Amino acid sequence: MLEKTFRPAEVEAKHYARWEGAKAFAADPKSKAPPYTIMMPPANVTGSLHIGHALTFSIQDILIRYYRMKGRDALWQPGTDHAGIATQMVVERQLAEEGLHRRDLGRDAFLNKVWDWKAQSGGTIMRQLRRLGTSADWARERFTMDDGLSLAVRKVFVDLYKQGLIYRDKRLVNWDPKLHTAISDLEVQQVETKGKLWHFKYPIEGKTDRFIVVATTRPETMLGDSGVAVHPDDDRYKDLVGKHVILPLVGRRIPIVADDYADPETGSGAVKMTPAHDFNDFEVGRRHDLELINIFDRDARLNDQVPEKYRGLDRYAAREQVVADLEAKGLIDRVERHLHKVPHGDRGGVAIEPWLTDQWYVDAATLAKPAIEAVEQGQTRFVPRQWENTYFEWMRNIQPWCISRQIWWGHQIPAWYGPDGTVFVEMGEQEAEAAARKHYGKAVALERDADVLDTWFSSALWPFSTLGWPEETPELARYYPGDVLVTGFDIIFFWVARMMMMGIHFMGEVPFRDVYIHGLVRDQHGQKMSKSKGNIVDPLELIDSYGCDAVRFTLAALTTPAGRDVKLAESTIEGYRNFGTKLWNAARYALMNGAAIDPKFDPAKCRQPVNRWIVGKLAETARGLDEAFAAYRFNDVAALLYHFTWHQFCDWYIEFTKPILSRGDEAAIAETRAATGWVLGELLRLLHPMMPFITEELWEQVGASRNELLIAADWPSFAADLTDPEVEAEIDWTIRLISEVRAVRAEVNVPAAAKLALLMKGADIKTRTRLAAQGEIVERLARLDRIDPDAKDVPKGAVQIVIGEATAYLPLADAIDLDQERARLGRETFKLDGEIGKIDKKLANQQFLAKAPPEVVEEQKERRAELVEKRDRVAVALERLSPA
RNA sequence: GGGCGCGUAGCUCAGCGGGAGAGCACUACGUUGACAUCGUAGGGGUCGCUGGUUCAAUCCCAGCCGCGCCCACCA
Repeated sequence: MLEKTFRPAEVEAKHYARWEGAKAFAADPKSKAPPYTIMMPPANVTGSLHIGHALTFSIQDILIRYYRMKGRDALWQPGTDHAGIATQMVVERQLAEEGLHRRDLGRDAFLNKVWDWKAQSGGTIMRQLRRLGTSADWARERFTMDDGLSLAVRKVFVDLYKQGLIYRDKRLVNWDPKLHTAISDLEVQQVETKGKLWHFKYPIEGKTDRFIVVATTRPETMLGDSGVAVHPDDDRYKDLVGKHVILPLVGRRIPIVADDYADPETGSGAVKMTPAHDFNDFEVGRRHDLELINIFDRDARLNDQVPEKYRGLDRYAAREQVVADLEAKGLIDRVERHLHKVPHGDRGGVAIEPWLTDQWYVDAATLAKPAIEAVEQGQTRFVPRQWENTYFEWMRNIQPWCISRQIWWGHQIPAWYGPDGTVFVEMGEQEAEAAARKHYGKAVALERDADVLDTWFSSALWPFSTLGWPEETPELARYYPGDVLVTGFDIIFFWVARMMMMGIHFMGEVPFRDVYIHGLVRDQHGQKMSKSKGNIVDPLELIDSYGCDAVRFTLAALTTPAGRDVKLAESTIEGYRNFGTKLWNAARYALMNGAAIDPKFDPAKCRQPVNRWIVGKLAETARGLDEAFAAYRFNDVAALLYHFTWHQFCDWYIEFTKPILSRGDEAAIAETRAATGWVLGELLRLLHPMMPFITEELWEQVGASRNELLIAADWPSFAADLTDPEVEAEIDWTIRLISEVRAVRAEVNVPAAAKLALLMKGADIKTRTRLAAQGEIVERLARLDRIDPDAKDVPKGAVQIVIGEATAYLPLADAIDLDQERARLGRETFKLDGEIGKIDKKLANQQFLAKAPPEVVEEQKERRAELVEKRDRVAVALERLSPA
């Protein structure tokens, strides 16, 4: 006997251990079954499970369990990402607590520390993922800095370099003055900042009283100015083009140039040019051959290129000083308050500084071309489709990808420099030495590039590096390309686009067929979750409170086809927890009534109409689920399961079969027990991907097949069409009728059963005719008035009703407010009349009759008839309730 | 500035050319032996606004209003 409620906490760990023990998550490269592959986005090794993970991994687990049950050889490839900057920061923070800096340790010792940290704390998120029920193939877990993956990284780097697709270049980069590294454009966040706009007067050379006004939000950069730009058609400044200004405070003579970049409408129409510290100025400077004057060091303090007074000042201190000095000289025209966006590093949190350095770049534009075509041609498909636009937009405007980082934790760049600076890019030191020997004709000392690669460089290889590339492993042949990649839109650029580029380039084929993009999880008000707002929801706490299944089901149910963000309210989870309880109790009821899985049971051979009906509904639900899964419509999956379980199986089937089980003949009872057991068993299969724990527990309790775990069971497929249209029509119609009858109540003071009988007797002359035509079941229903209102065994407040072989009890309200009831029926009549009127108008419209498809016209006529019938019934009921 | 998306019941959201839907919340009644984590019923919507296409528009098209996100830029 089952407990009265399901206690998730008691069984989740047990079943997870059973699954793992049975190797139920393992893919089998030797299998003959068609593969189904999902590459798990490598989790940040520093991370811990947050609600966004819960969403993305729930979806992936639902998919992988579904396809596994469908008979596919399912591989869910898990792993973690070394998360270069993030991890290094974590370990550096620890060192700082001991009063140390990484430089105190030196590179090797520091890296050892990081590896120690990883060994100790790096597995947190993978452990937490198990609480979610994720059925990844843990034996295949990979880490982006594994030997194998590191080899793949080196090979990709070397190959791309030799193909001319990786190169070294001196350009402006986004420099993080706190982390002391370059970062890519994507790692820069624009932060809205209240600032000021200073208008400076730059004196024109040789014209004592003439100034040109330039505006800036960053006064300190003027120390690095090497020109002023005006628009070529700007009449105000035409005469000044080619002249020079004398840069205040510095005294440098810098040219005034004409360039389209200067917008006459903005500010004064003249712009100061700081080519070494502004991306736009850099381009203008390049066109006009302006001097590049680097005025910052790596901390964004002023260096020796500025007058002595300012040297060593922090950029913000320098700003104040420059403003004060210009003010003193009367060179400030005016100052405005100004709201603008300041670029910040997404990890360091300080304003980034455009800085001129040597870095490694990937020629992304070249790699992007085939990656664009692959999506255009549908080799990879985004779901929902609209994300393809985002992808195209970015890919078509892609900039060189800066891949070098000035940190220690990561894949060190396989480049070695000779004494004269010649670079040798090779797989290893020996190869580099050999290449150098060849180049110089003798052995020379080489120095390895100190930089490491952007973390996303190794992530980009994930779909094939995890499968053993560059070796030609059986896994690589079998599981590449993956079937679907599931991720949030926030990393389309960071990750999806780059996997596409690398996958196509190195494997000659897209890395995945579908990219399923889901939304972000927000709080119930639609606010982004954040520490500062204090609205973070911890998925593990939710699992503790409501059970894993409820959390998973909720997240899936909220995942709509439009890919909207998921607004998560705890009450919703509670509702789906209740759903689990409902299922639990249905199973409990079934067991109490002798339902069991009978291997000899053939659903196609049921004789009882209700049994035939539920079997058909189950098959219909299963078909719907297959469609929903194929389209990634998780909300539909959830709704279909919820509706079938609660509103068909529990509300009607169980109620209809109660009389059979208590009073039917032996054959009917046996069939009903078997049918109930069978439906329950199939239902558990259908629910399993969404709710793995409760279903596995019930599967065990129902004793279905003692040797088989539900996770390894087959997904139901119904060869024969189990839906009997006649039975379906009859029972569906009966349900509708009962619902209506329930709604149309009769007088007070009449015993409950009699009310229904009287109502049926009086109200449905037309209905009765129709009933007669509906066959046995409804015919019996039509004989309701023969049921003895005082029949024994009829529970209080209920009426007995006969459907097929079954007798059911229909609860009816005892006390009814007569006035209220009349008012309700009156409104109902009015509404029905209105609808009928609408259809009449339509049917009188010649153009409608001429142009609408005949079946639509027919439909409208039928609907009219139904409405009229209903209206008549309501009218009779109303009449009966009216005072004589 | 460019792009994407969203405005449907009090809330969260499906639907997307011919009957306005679900869950939650709300109200009333009930509680029978699977289930109070329950049951039955009910109230509640000019489907953002304005035009157009159509025999027919919540659905398609255009414009407007409001909201969100992404990219670029704001000297």
